Amino acid sequence: MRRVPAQIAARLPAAAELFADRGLEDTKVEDIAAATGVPKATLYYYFAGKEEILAFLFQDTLQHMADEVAMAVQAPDSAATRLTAVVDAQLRVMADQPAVCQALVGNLGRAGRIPEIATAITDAYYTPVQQLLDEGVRDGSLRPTEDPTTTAMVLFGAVTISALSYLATDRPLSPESLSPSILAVVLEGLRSSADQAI
Amino acid sequence: MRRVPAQIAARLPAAAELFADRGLEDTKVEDIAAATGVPKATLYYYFAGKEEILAFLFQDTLQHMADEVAMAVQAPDSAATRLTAVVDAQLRVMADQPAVCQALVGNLGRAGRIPEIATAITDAYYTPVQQLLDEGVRDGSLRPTEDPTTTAMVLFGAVTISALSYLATDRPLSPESLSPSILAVVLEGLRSSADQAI
DNA sequence: CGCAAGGTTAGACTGCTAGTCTAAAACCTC
DNA sequence: GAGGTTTTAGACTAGCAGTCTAACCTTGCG
Repeated sequence: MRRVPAQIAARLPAAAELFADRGLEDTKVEDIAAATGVPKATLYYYFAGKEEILAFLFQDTLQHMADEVAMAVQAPDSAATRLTAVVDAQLRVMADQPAVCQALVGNLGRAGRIPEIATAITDAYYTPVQQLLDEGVRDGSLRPTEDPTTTAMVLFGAVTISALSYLATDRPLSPESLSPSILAVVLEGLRSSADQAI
Repeated sequence: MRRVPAQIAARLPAAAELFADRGLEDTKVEDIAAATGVPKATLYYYFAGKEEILAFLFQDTLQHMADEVAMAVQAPDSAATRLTAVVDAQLRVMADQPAVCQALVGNLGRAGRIPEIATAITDAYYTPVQQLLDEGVRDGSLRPTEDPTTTAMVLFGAVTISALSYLATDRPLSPESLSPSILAVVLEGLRSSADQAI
């Protein structure tokens, strides 16, 4: 994949719309050319095919997510507070780029075969969140977990799937209303304090 | 889609393997014929195309999940205990049918366009879990949540994504070891009791 | 200015595969 | 054994991904 010039990169989000609502399969390369205004020959000059266009869009969105998450993690608050900021950040990025996120999740299979994507998710999310979980144990704001890797995946999955179900059904995704519901579960847990623990 | 005879249905899981490790795209209908031993013409006699074969496999696995979840929900224990059983049930089904689950998640986009799948997930999971959450509030074992719909999605997402990341990386998925880590988060929450709440 | 290097594009072309169709066999069921 | 349905091989079509060519444009440099 050659370095993609900015004027072209700027037009690609139109392709994400197509991927999101018809799927990668039912989107012809000619359709992408028509929707973005970038001619087919030019697309092939820069990308090996549709999935590389998709991968390019993912990288971009994941970079946003990495930035937002990094900013949330570096704030001067308690780890618990920063964790809520991480959840908000993920929701904000998803609300911002609904088409790309839908396309991403709807084509995880394809994306999964592009190893950079897996790495990008790890770098953007898992690594910083695991570090945050550690710090939370140290500053006393978070409970220690036996397996921080799994905990990070649980968080990611909780946010991703709930946000996604809004996107998939074309309901508007409002981070402000969704975030408290998710955080209530992952921070306070579902078990009533009256119930005998573990 | 005609009623699929049992001898044919029994051979289809071989197709799930192909979908899971090459993706739907890179699996030719002839490959499916070769892998399952069901001739191409016969496949087309019963199914409109590959995605219908995928959909058929999903329905089957989701039916298992519905059964297992229903059983977990109907046990005579406290709602909190039954909720752990639901998580276990989902993990067990996923561990049992890794290829179908990988194919399902890797092709959610396609699947999403097949409305029966969305309905099947709702019936198999969301509806019973929401009911369970209600009962938990009544029997005092679970904390009330402001939005049970979101809570159900959080649970589903937490389990699905963590299980999936094992499947995707070809690590064996062992429900016994994963389940406690997930449950620790969703039942007890991440916030330390020392931290001032909400 | 003139020219080289590389970006950009139209359009023709190839190859592959999904999906259709036909028609023949095999299998039922009454 | 007649009349239906299922099963299958194999030929065929249509459409799309991806390649290639050759022209055209831009930019920068001597």
